[in-house]
Formats: sequence, C-alpha cells, structure tokens
Amino acid sequence: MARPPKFDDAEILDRAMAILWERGWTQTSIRDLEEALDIKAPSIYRRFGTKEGLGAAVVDHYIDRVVQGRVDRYLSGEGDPIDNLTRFFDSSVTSSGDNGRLWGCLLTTTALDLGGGDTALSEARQRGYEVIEEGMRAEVERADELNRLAAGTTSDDATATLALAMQGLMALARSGAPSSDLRRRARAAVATVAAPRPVDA
Amino acid sequence: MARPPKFDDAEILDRAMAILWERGWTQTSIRDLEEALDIKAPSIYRRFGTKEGLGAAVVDHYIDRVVQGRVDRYLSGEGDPIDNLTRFFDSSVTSSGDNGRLWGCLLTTTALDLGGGDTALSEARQRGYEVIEEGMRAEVERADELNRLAAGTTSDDATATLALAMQGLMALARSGAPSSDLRRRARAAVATVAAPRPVDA
DNA sequence: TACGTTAAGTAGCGAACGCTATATTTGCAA
DNA sequence: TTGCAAATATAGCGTTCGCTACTTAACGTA
Repeated sequence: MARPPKFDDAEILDRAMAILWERGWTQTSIRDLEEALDIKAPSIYRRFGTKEGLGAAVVDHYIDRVVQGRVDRYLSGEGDPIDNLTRFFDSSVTSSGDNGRLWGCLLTTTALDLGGGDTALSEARQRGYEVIEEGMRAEVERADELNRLAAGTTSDDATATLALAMQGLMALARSGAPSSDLRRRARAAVATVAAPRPVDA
Repeated sequence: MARPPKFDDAEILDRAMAILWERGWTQTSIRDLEEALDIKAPSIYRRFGTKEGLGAAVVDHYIDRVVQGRVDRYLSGEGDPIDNLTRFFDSSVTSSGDNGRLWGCLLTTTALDLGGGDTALSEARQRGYEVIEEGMRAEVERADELNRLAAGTTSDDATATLALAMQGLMALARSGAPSSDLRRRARAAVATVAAPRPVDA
C-alpha cells in the first residue's frame, strides 16, 4: 500500500557502521553518509531524525552485532577463564577490516569526540562498555573461584583493571598504534591479573 | 623597532590550553579562540600557521608545564614507589579546574578526535604519553627492586598495564565519568600490580 | 484506472567553518 | 618628524556543515 524501502534498517546500519568506524564521528558528514548508504539526506532524516539519532542507532546496532557477539563467543563461561580473557582481548585488538584497522574502537571513535554530554550517543557508548565490563567480570569471578587470579588480587580490582585496559587499548588504537603494540599491551594486562601459569608435568 | 606583542606566547598558550581542555578540539572554533585569547584570527595564524599548528604548540606547552611537572613531582624516584604511583594517579584523576573537570585528559581530548593521522597534533600527543609512561616505568622498576611488585609480575607488564590504565582513565574522564569512579578504578589498577602491603608490627 | 500512502530525490537555506587580503596601529631609528 | 618593521584589527571569501520545503516515484487498494 506504499512504496517499499530501498534498504532495510539493518543494511543501512551496517554500512553506516563501516564508515563511522573508519572515519570517526565528526569527520563523517551527512554527504559522506549519503554516498556510503546510497540514500539521500532527507531519507536519512526521515528514518533517524538527526545525525546524532543515526549515530545512536549505529552504536546500538554495533553493540548487538559485534560487541555482544564477541562477548558471548569468547567470554562463554566455559573453559579456562584466563585463556578466554586473553582471546577476548586478542580479538578486540586484531584488525578485522579490509584496511587493517580495528572494529573495536567504534565506541571510542564515535562518542568520545563529542565531549561527554548527556546525549543519546554518549549513553549508547556507555551501554556498550557496560556489556564488555560485565562480560569480563563473569570470567574474572570464575577465575577467582578456580584460583587463577594472582595472589592478593580481588576480582573487583581485576575487573576494574581489565576494563581500564580495554578502554586504553581502544584509545591507543584510535590514535594509530600498531596492532603488535596493542597485542603486547593486552597480554601484559591479562598477565598482571592472572596467577602465573602452573608448570605442567 | 616594531610594535610589541600584546601577549607573549606563554600567555596565549595558557589560555588556549584552558579552552581546548574544556571544549575539546573539534568543538573549539577559531572564533572561540579569538575570544578566549583576546587576539584576532590573523594574529593567531601569523604566529602558529594553522589551527592545528596552534594545537600542537598547546599540547607541547601542556606537556612541559602540566605533565612533566606532575611526573617530576609525584614520580620523583624517592620514597615508596607504590605510594608515588598512587599519588600520581590520584593527581591525574582529581579535578583541578573550576568546573570540576580534569586537566589530565587534554592529550586525549585534543588529538583523539582527529583520527590517527600523521599530524603534528597526533605526534605531540604521543610524546606526552611517552613522558607519562617512562615516568611510571622508573617507579615500577624501583618497586621491583624493592620487592614491592605483586609476585610473578614483571616490571614490563606492570608498566604496560599502568599505562593502559592511564589512557583508559582519560577516556573515561572525557566521556563524563564521575571523579569518584575514576579514583576507584585508578586505585584498583595500582593495587593489581603492587604486592599486598605488609602488615606493620 | 484513479487514489492514498510511504518511500526517495532535487535543490538549496542559513549558519559556521578555516583562513586571508588589506588596512591600521604602535614602537624604534634616522 | 619621518620611515620602517612588526604587530593587531576589519571585513569577508569560498567552502562545508546539518538540515528541510518541495517534488517525484513506486507500491497496494478500491
């Protein structure tokens, strides 16, 4: 009973995610989005209200598809929790795009350069980091129960430290640090909260 | 033999630092700077070339005055190194402006939202973080020699972890996290790398 | 086939941006 | 007092920004 949409929202958000991740929030104009989405500005505004509305929808989409997916996959609650955390960090600092940059820093790259106002974008970003932190917390607590945390380290302290490390890694990635450096630092952070691996027979 | 400058560079950089720290790089226009510096645009451009040139000079100024000052003061190489690191982190996450926000995140707030190009601003930011990291490394190595690091933690890992934590704290601060949360996380990071405090007599 | 509805495209407004050609002030030297 | 040099101020160029009135296209339905 009406003209069908050219693309559904998921397609649009996938493409918007790609360009926002690559270029950053303030460096991406509505004209850039028109080209990347193959949709003209008025259609964007009719669907998402403002540029910031689109940004918030993209971050939500990113949390659902990428962040939550990686949390579920690597912080599964099964197997060795330290190994899981190590793989989670590795996956977060390993490039997954065509041009060798990181998906992981979309939360940082979008909402950080906005100045921490109470905007929808900032709130979406915060939700993303909560998903990450709570996922890590579950594995850290499991590690604690298995005596895999470093002696004297509480699970609260370990969780806070790893969450800070993740934020630091994303900031470093955004400023252009090489993947090898990120990986080295990620390993160092996990090693610091974990008990030394027991020497096998 | 010529008209004297209205302000010297240090005065200008102090004021520019204040407004860039408060509003962020992309959110601060040349018109904003004109007002804050009490200097019109052509004078700004004659002195610094471009907006980015001014930004790089501000970051350099900030490193010399604020960052290096705090490194020298708190990471002095004397006294208990863990206490020094704790005070260094505390000073970095304690608001020092009139409006309750942090000085420490200027490096993050200026150069992060630029996208990690090879610009002068990015390079200046990187130099700043190197000053911080090397300062922390010296205290960490001293802690290692005094057996004040957690068992099984190398000084390299501890340094990398603390540097990541600092970057993470600055990113959190930029996105509006309350000072109490930052302080809690900072303490957690230091506690994680440090040996449990021996119980005195 | 005409209609209503929902989509998308055309074209452009008003404002803000980084930056600069040009003119003016202000000091010292001759 | 005049001339030169170094600084600041006026005014505005050309571009891009987020956004939107208006028009056109594609469906299902009556």
